[in-house]
Amino acid sequence: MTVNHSASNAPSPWRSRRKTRSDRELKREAVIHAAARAFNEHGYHNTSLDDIAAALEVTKPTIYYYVENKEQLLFECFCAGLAPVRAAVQDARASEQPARDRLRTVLLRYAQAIASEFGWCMVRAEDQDLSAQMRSHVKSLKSEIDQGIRRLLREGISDGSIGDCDPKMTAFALAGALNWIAHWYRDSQSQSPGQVANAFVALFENGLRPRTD
Amino acid sequence: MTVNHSASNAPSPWRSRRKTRSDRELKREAVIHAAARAFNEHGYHNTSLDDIAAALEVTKPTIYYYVENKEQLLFECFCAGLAPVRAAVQDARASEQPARDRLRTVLLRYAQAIASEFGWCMVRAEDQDLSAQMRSHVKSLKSEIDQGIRRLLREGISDGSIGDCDPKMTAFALAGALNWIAHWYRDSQSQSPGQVANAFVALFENGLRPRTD
DNA sequence: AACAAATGTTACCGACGAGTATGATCCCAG
DNA sequence: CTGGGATCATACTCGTCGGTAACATTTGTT
Repeated sequence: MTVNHSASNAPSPWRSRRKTRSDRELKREAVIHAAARAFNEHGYHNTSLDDIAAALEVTKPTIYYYVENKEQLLFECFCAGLAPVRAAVQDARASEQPARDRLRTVLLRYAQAIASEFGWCMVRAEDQDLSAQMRSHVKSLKSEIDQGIRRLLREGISDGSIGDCDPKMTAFALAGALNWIAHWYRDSQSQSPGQVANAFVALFENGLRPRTD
Repeated sequence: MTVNHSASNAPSPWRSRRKTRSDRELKREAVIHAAARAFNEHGYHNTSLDDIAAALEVTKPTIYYYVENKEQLLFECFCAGLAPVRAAVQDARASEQPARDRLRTVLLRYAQAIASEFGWCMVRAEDQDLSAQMRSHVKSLKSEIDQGIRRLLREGISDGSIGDCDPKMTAFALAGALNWIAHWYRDSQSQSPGQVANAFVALFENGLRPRTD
């Protein structure tokens, strides 16, 4: 499958030929970003490195100049998408609010990340497509997020801001609903990521059964 | 990637050589099932037809005797997994219970289907891996489920069994959480699909915020 | 017995795509 | 002006995999 992305936005830094000190780093990030867009649109296996190169108006060996191989490309996209979520989980621990409020902001930032261009890669960096060490790395990062959410749930049950529930299953449900956003959300949509996240959080907090309060 | 599934359970009907009338249909289903298992384990693109054939102790052309191509194999797995969900949605319309109860049974059966061996295929039959006509077919089936859930939500809001919410977003959240089960559930798990589904339904119905009733 | 349909196998093709060897070009230091 | 490092293109290798052609074998039928 050969795709022409050259008409897309976000022009590649290759056309401007001036030499900055961080030039290489900028280009490397551009490669990651282009890969994320391509993966997002056609899937990992349906995207060839030639496609990514073409999107950057460059040839394949150039990609290999900035990145070791295709697998690492996926891994970098994964990390780029996950970083803000990790930050959100970290921030939630250094806050004095009730746990339910902290959880809410985590979920909001989570949803924002999923709706980004790296969202697809975060959600779909399948175990089967990664080597053993990268797989374990990805797993540990995902587990970190999961454990963070579970902790917030437990703390919420303790401080009374969250009703009794199974933290493990609940964390799975929350993360699943949010992850799935990557499957249907396109930024051409009417709803902004924030609106989507708010609707989700409202559902999770209130539940379907009508409330009297 | 070459995999040996021959040690797995569910022996193939090829070893017993007696001729039934529905023999061909049985074998065809065995092919579908073997494909589902393989896709579930290694992913669609990481599964070769030789792998599936080996799992059935058969050679590749035999697969083509029962199925047109790899794409159709994925499609059949998708349909096999989705059928019970469609049935659940249909049944929900011919019931007199309050909508929230009907929705609950739909979600339970949905979760059961996702936890089945076809769950992966249902959830991960990516648009990008299918031809145009199969893609539209899959989309219409998925949309049927989605619309069914939205309808139940609207009916629930009407009959008062469900609180006010955005049916579209809520349906996405519910389906997303359930679909995601396919990513982490393995039947070696301690929890049965029913238990998982019950935990999810409890969360969705009650919400995180503590209830007084 | 003999033919025909059903069922599988062996052996192959062709395409695609990841990754690389080699060399061209450009920029900067000395 | 001159070597050397940085950057990128041309042109290739090579394995994998979907799909197929041709042939073998079994089975039911006349």
